[in-house]
Formats: sequence, structure tokens, C-alpha cells
Amino acid sequence: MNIEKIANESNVKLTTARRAILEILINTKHPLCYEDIKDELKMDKATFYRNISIFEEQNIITSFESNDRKRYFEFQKSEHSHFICTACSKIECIHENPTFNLTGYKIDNIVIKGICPNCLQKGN
Amino acid sequence: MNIEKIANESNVKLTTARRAILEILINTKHPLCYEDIKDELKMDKATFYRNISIFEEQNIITSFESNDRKRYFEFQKSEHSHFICTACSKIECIHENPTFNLTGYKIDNIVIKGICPNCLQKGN
DNA sequence: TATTATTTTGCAACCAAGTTGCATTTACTT
DNA sequence: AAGTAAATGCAACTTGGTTGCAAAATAATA
Repeated sequence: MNIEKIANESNVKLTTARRAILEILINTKHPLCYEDIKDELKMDKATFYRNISIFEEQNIITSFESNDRKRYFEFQKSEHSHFICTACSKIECIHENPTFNLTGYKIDNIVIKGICPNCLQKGN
Repeated sequence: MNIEKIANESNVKLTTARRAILEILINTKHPLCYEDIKDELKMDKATFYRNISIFEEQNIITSFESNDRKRYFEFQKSEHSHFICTACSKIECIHENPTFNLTGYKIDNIVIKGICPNCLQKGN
């Protein structure tokens, strides 16, 4: 994944802060929230969130709200869904296409909540 | 829908506050957040949220986070999904089952985010 | 290159949905 | 009626995220 190319294809000027955010999101296989990466980031959280907004407008990343009241961000690699376990709060990427028949709708993001196999076994 | 029966089938004592919350949720066809109904409710928000937690534990209601950073609550009538339009923030109930093949998972809730036909037409 | 205009950033103050501690009220039990 | 347990209201708090503003960085123009 070429960060320069990504920035070029949208209209985003590539600053140090933006490169740092993208670098992390591109190289991570699962969604991350600000708290997950704040230690790696030297920027202020205002800068982080402002740039995140820009990335989202440009469809460079996607986001969704988890049940821990945090927003999770992910580089838009390939369309896939997310499973959030309400027992252990873990987020999994689901690379399986659901057969929704929603004609006329543009689907960006699917979040499934429930209990993961691991927690089901523990009786949660 | 009989509120007494619902309360009896779970282990929830039916107080005035709880009856008021359930009354509204049962008679509404779409998800509501606290703000939507706080004027109708005479109780404090702490009471509301504490009872909502109990209802959720007892699987009487379900909830999900929208993109406006609020939690929406809904009486658990029949399993269905929700579509949140990220342009107009409207929430629609989708009474169509997606065929996710997640063996071993317990699916409680599906939230689809995207753009609704109405907003697509307006070019958002 | 110097100067000016435009963006981006950091800091601190702020916002608001939801939570918690605690005293008071209400409801159950005997 | 008295004592115990549960539910409620109030106010203070928590916290993820936002906003205003001045300083710093970058771009543009002379």
C-alpha cells in the first residue's frame, strides 16, 4: 500500500500527522480506536480526530461505534463486516458477504453484535 | 403486548418507572434514544439508564449505537436489522434476514450503515 | 528572498451521553 | 408497625470526542 498514492487519489495533502495515522491504520489488520494508538502517535487528539474526519470524507477509512462507546477506524481495504462480541468486546472482521437485498441503498458498513463462540462456550 | 406478562416472564419487578419506559418502547415501531422520550418520562435519566440496563440483561430490549453517538433502544419484537443513513441519520428497520453463515456465533443485532435511497437521489 | 495568505497543529477549555455515590423514598416481609 | 431490601432523584462525575484560538508550518505571490 502506497500512502502517497492514496493521498494523491483523494485531495488530501500529506502532512506528518496524516502520514503517521495512515501508516498505522494501513498496517493493522483490524479496527483501532484512538486509545489503541495514542501512545504511538505524537500528535494531539484534536489533530488525530480532525484528520480522521478528513480521511472519512474522502473514503480513505471507515469507522463504526462499538459498544464500549468508542469509535473504531479502519483503512478501507476490502469491504467486509465486523462482529462485536458484547461479552468480551472483541471485534472481529468477517470476510463473508451477506445477501442483503436492499435495492436503492448504498451499503458502507455492517456491524453484527452478539456473542462469539469463545464466550458462548464459557457460558456468557 | 402485555407488559405484565413480559415482566413476569423475566425476573423484573414492575415499578412505575419501568412500566412507563416499556409502555413507550412497546408502542413505538422504531428505535428511540433517551433524548427522544425524556420529555414524556418524568423520571431522572439515571433511573432511565439503570432500568434500560436491566431490560437489556433480561433480553426485553435491544440497543445499538448510532453515528450520532447515542444509544438507541427498541423493544425486542421480532429479529430484524437496522439501517442507519450516514447522510440524514435516519434509522430504518430492515425486516429482511441477511444470510450470514457465522456458525458458532450468537447474533443479536445487525446494524447496516450507508446512504438511504432518499439521500442518494439528492446526491449526498 | 522577503512577505503575505492558507493550512495544519497544539493546547486548553468545552460538550454531552451516560454513570456513580449517596441520601431518600417506596415496597416488600414478618 | 418495624425492619429490610430495592428503586428513585439529585448532583457530581467520567470520558470520548469537539471547538476556539493562537502559534507553527506550508504554500503562494511579489
